Amino acid sequence: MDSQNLKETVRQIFTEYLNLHGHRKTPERFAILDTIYSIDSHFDMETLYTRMAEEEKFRVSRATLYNTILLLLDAHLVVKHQFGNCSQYERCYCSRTHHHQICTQCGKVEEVQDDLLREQIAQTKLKRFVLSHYSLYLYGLCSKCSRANKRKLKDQIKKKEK
Amino acid sequence: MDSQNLKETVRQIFTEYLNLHGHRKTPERFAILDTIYSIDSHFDMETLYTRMAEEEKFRVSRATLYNTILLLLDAHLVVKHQFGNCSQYERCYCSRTHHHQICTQCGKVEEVQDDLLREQIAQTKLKRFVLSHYSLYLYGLCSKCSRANKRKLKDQIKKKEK
DNA sequence: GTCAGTGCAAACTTTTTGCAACTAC
DNA sequence: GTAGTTGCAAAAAGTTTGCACTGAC
Repeated sequence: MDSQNLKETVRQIFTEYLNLHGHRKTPERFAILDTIYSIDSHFDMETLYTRMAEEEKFRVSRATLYNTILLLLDAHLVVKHQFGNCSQYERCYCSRTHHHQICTQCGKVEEVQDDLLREQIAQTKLKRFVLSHYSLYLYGLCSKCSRANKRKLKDQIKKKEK
Repeated sequence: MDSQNLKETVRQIFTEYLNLHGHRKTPERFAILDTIYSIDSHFDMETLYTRMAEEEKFRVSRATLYNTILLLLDAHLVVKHQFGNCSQYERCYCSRTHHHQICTQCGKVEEVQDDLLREQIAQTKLKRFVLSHYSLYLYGLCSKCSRANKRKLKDQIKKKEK
């Protein structure tokens, strides 16, 4: 599905959601949805706020962003992540569930695709629980930090030998 | 391993960690470690703070709690979770990695053991990344909320039929 | 016309930071 | 003795809330 088509589809889904729950279809809400679906990866509130103002030329208050995100979460059009200091969000309609690989040293987050693992998690039998979605966070060291640490360790050994 | 034995072991590991990194072995640090290893499940800072003061009769400042938790995370004696509003922590030495099942409606968190899934995640091959640990959060509806929703839906249909 | 939704600012919560006092080494 | 730690309070960061105004219905 191309970007315009996807945006059109989620706009329809959101419209239906708003109708069903008796919420108003304000321009702010659709502008926020549009902006979110023009961001490919995850984002935090600050990023969304600046992006709306700068790129979309549509300024909304932070309060409205938080309100709207709540609706989008409920409508299953956005998922929330909690790595790092602040909440991260991500569009989720028509995007495959992926896993997040987080470097504990530099904080860098990368998306990981693993079809087998995805299937296995989805098929996990849970007692008295209806699974809706899940998040897998893999913590460790990225190659950059891993190399930096090895170098540091070598230098320390050298110093001791002197 | 019984509780006292476990506490003794982690105290030794922490001592070694502090020595290795040139940190001081203060009574506060060991009191915090002890308290954490007397809590079976996850906890937040507020809980730890009150518990230390009330049950352990050892008052430490919040700043010290945050500082010490950082060391314990680095020493791999504690893991951090981010479900809900505030950070949750959990002891992790000699405790099997487990998954968390979180009800999106009432916020209830339950621990899930699944050996097969645990193995599969640990064996996942990651490119240019050294895995240290991971967190799997399964979101959905607990049986209580699921039943409550069904009841609510039925009532709504009844009302419409009238 | 009405009331849900918005923007703004203030409030609140959680976490971090600066600094004086303390204490492990 | 000294430098790493602690406690306190203030600050920072992220999120929520109260209220007057606006605009979708």
